[in-house]
Amino acid sequence: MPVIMKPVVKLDLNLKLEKEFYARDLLQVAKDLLGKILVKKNGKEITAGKIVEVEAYDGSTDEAAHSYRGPTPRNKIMFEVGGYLYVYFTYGNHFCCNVVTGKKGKGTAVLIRAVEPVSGQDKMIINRFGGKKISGKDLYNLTSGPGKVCKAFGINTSDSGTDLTGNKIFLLNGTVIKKSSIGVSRRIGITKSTELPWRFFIKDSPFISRKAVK
DNA sequence: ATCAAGATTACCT
DNA sequence: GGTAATCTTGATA
Repeated sequence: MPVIMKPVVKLDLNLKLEKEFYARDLLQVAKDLLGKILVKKNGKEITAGKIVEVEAYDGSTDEAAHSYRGPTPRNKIMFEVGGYLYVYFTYGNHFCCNVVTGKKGKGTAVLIRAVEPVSGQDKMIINRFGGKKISGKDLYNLTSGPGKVCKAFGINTSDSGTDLTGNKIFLLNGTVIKKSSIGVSRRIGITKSTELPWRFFIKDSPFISRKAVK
């Protein structure tokens, strides 16, 4: 039985975001991603979550970006036109997924740091905790970090390069987030270019990875 | 061929 | 609040 009391939302697949959305400026896309619905389809199975926290990375000026030193086998998809998924593996355990943005050659992408589960919560619990019963407060621990999101959705490096206008992993138009409810801070977990205020999150969401950043 | 660092998480006090 | 775990990637030789 689902532990989560949230009603399963009926997803309208006609609201899929198109290429033009992604091909715009990095910071614009980053803020606009808040409230959008990340969807992964696996046959009949669907996992979906509302994006509540993101970070922007820009290889041209930002030393923390994987693209800062130019294309490599791992990051080359970041240099494509916006609308692809970039997934990398880190710390020996975790995958992180990013939305590539901008024009071809830019090397810009947005890290999806946290989502609010919308559909397929049971599958997320299986992926994250082996299907063990979870308590109510663990709901907020299901997808509240970039590694957690990938684990819950079953996203790994084999998904890197996925075309987000396709039918496997994509985004749907969701809630429009008022400018006044968007929080801004420095980015988490980096040691270079730490001064850039490029983390964006929905202020009152209990599903973000952290409240405050040092 | 070798090595250090890492866009994190879970678990401990 | 602090830190060990874990292994791929990219840089250097």
